[in-house]
Amino acid sequence: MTEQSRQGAVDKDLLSELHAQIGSKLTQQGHRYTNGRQELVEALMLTGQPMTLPDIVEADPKLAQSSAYRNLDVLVRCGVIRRINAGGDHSYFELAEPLLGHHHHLICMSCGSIEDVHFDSEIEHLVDKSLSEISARTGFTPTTHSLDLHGHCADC
Amino acid sequence: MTEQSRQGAVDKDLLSELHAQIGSKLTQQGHRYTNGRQELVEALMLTGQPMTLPDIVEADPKLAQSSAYRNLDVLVRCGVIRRINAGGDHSYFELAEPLLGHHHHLICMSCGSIEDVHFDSEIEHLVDKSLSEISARTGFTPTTHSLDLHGHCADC
DNA sequence: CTAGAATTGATAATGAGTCTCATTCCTGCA
DNA sequence: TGCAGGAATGAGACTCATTATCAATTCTAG
Repeated sequence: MTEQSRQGAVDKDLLSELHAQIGSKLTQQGHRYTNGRQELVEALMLTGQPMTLPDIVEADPKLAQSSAYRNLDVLVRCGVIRRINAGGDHSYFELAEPLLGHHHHLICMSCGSIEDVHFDSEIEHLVDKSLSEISARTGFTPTTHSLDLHGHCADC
Repeated sequence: MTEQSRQGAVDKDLLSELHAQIGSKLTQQGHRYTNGRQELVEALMLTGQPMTLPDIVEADPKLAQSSAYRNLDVLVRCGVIRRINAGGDHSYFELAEPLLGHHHHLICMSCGSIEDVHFDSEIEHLVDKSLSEISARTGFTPTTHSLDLHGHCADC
């Protein structure tokens, strides 16, 4: 996890396809896909793991902190980025599920790191079914669910 | 949810049994189960739903904010209380699972409220099985998992 | 080219949660 | 019962992640 060179499995084509997708999403909602926003998104795409704001600014030091926070917020509200509250000092950010696929998190209680994991579809299906029942029973309308594991990562 | 009179399903016997249980847990770890701590726990037991610090202080105004935060922290570290990061301004607190049973949360994205729900054991079992596989595969050692629904509550 | 709106970035402000410290309260022991 | 030493308390100061402000800059439609 200290390995800086770790990158998500994104080749150049997928990357620019994502940019295009995000760009039109922003435009639709009356926002511009500016340089700063692209760089923000690109940092997240290249890292391929949830990042805190300090992580992001360190990865791309030309990003101003205040703008980064503001743009993160815009992107979250546009459904491009998802904010994860892991309990540490900082929030984590990652590409939203429409872009990254549905997945879950391994949250290390020692070092605070977060890693993505995918569950097999059988489980997801059962969970969904169960969640539908809950919704019907309680009148709650679910938008999404989060199933995260809290424990200790392999390094800790 | 604005209903102040809502109370968890705890009768007086269960309540003092819980107090005894918690008291010995604290004593074991070299802490005292003082008045302030008992009142803190009692507020959570009576409400029966996750509460923020302002909720708690409002429910029992003789609790000092700084002491409440400090004691909440002690109780969390002793495994009596669990902290929930729902994404709003405040953390939520509730009795820990050994006392309240394993359950999940309905988190309303409009009003920020949190409600407890129990899933059927079939799902829990499958989830556990799946989580074991994940652990084996990734080297992550899970302590617990959180499966929460994000959406809109019946009132919103 | 230009007006109006969106964006930027430096900086100030906000506020949840934590820390400090003098005082008070317990608990074990003589 | 009295006492010493540690634990707990509460008021207030403080930290620091995040947000708000605002003047300057950049886009974009016309």
